[in-house]
Amino acid sequence: MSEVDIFKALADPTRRAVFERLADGEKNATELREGFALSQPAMSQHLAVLRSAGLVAEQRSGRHVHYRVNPDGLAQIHQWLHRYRAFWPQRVDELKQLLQEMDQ
Amino acid sequence: MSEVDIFKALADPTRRAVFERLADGEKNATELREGFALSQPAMSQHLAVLRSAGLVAEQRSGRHVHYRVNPDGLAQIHQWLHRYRAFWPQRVDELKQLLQEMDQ
DNA sequence: GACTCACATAAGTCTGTGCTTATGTATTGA
DNA sequence: TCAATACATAAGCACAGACTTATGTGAGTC
Repeated sequence: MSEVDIFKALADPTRRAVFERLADGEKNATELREGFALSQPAMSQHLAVLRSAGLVAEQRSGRHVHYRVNPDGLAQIHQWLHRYRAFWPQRVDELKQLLQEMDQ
Repeated sequence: MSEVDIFKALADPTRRAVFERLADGEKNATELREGFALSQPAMSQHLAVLRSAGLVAEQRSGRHVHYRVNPDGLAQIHQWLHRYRAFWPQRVDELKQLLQEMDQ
């Protein structure tokens, strides 16, 4: 779950799409395949990459494995981005608005 | 300068290191090579990737080309991250502190 | 216990990419 | 104008990674 792994995991468009689908709600590997023209092993491999990058978490339930977004991964990216905060002052207003939304 | 390009550009550790050096201040391609065991063409290719991803900007000055961080790229990542803001409420306090810092 | 289902893992293929050396192209200075 | 400097581009190589089919594994079902 290093910085390397995270950006590499997100570099693949398919994995980003999978992650996006998980953001809509928890799903198992079979449900995730719906809409993707992808073999079962391919999806399994993508999920393994996302998991080892700390972007998704899994939870076994019988013979199903439920996957969900792991906030730790996003926090890692946020932390990386934070190092370069000096370069996006124009985003301050948007952040303020975001925080207001979250307070409500 | 799409989402794809940005994450792919940052997936390479060498390119992230180059970007980090540029965050310290504007540098030309030769200055950037210092400390890297990398050929001149390799650096040139990395810079081309970072540039086409919108992460760095260039400015020709005579026979030198000065590179600097392009905030647009960081803003792209920030925007992507913003889509998943629901998953990192625990970061709110840090953000608030950040904004206070930036106000001063 | 045999079968099916939901996954993971193995092994092989093919494409992408990061590196190299070699060469091209402006720009500067003698 | 000729050489040197600062970089980009070309071409080729080697490895990484995204995919496939085949197989393994563990949990439910009959």
